Amino acid sequence: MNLELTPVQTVACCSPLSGEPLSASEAEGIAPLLKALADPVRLRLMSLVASHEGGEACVCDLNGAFDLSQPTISHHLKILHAAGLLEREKRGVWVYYRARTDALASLAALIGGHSK
Amino acid sequence: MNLELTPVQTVACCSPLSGEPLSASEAEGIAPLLKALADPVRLRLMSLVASHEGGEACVCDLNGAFDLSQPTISHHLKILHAAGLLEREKRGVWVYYRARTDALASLAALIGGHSK
DNA sequence: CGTAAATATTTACACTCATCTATGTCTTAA
DNA sequence: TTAAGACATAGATGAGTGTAAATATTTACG
Repeated sequence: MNLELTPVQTVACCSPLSGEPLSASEAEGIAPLLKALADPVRLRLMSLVASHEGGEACVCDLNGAFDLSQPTISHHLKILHAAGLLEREKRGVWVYYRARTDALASLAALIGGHSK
Repeated sequence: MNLELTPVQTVACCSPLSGEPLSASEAEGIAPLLKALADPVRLRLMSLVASHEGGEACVCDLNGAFDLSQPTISHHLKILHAAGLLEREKRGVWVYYRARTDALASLAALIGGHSK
């Protein structure tokens, strides 16, 4: 049994910023999610994946969109995956990433939500 | 005449992540906003200010909530203010901060919004 | 098997950042 | 004018981060 919270559970834990003050541990759970998003390359990666047809994109689709080395893109994808913002599925030689829209929605509710 | 975009305008520029792919310059405009939020202390500061009675809080209210030095809190408040997430107003000896709920709402719409 | 292609890992490095201590500025009051 | 309190700035330091080069891993296909 796993006592760790998934990132989605972590961010779904709390009332919005404008509601109750966040506890220290809640904030420490949520900050890594925002940190993962808080990079121009990773923002574009999320956007490219989320808006790609079929809701998914393989790394080969993503590498070309940046003026960065392939390992660097791979590194950013790993961070987004570790944060729970991207799902990873290997099909043959290719790896497909899919956006966790539920995690994004929870995060959005936390940031912009109104207390009832 | 000022050609710089305010942070709120910056984040209000774009369709949500799941809509059109973000351009490089859009992503570079938005990432600093997320970066400002992507710290446990700053998340709690935003939450404390936003949920404080009257929608504002003075630094004296905030310092006590953390086990950090006063200059460190001041530093974080400066970052949030520079990002456009907090308004600053000096009244007498005290400085009051107020959350830019419009900026938070725009950010939330960008992250979690659906492309109609 | 051997080769090529797609993606990940490792290592190294420059750079940024969170924090502290010390000090400065500004405001109010005595 | 002096003193005290609230908040900001400056400088220093140790930890973290984005990037590239080199290398490894995995899969498909002759």
